[in-house]
Amino acid sequence: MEWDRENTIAQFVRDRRKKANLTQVELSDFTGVGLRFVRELEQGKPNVMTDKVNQVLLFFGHTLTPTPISDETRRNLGK
Amino acid sequence: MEWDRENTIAQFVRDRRKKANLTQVELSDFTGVGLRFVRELEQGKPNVMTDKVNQVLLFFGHTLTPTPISDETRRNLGK
DNA sequence: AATATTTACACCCTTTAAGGTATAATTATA
DNA sequence: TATAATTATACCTTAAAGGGTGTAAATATT
Repeated sequence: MEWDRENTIAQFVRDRRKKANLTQVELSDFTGVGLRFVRELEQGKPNVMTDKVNQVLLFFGHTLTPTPISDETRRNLGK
Repeated sequence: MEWDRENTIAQFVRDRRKKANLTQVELSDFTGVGLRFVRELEQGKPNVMTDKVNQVLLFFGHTLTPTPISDETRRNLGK
């Protein structure tokens, strides 16, 4: 599978991190995941482990949950 | 980390599979993920790979997306 | 434009997820 | 309650994710 910077999770993390005015290094420190992982996540690595993702999302008050595809599509359409 | 049968994803998959009247074996066949994985997923294995999870969720018209914790909590409160 | 900061890429190593299969336990059905 | 079907547990193997670090590219700052 290919990397997709525009995938929902990648976008979400990049966006939130920017809004929080953090560098990847800082996010790595705060969340406890490796710097490499933060980068791979933000660049849309297709296959990542849920607990690592959640470790990051939790920092932003979120978690991974099953969402209807229509919703996700809608979210992406909203750019 | 511990296994948690009550976690959102595990509950979701068990629930949907039951409603669709499928066995784990059938879900495994239809989605293409291993039978072992279906079981681990339904029993709340804490650390799974997103693309495998999505392979299953897609079958039910869903995907993993970052969701506000409040939402997820609310969902769980609703039992 | 020059310098500093941030992000991206490449290497190797260790850990572990996922799959297959075989067996045991649980649940449903006759 | 037997018997069949479904689900759970245990073993091993293979593939790849995640981490550390060093370097290059890109972005921001002065």
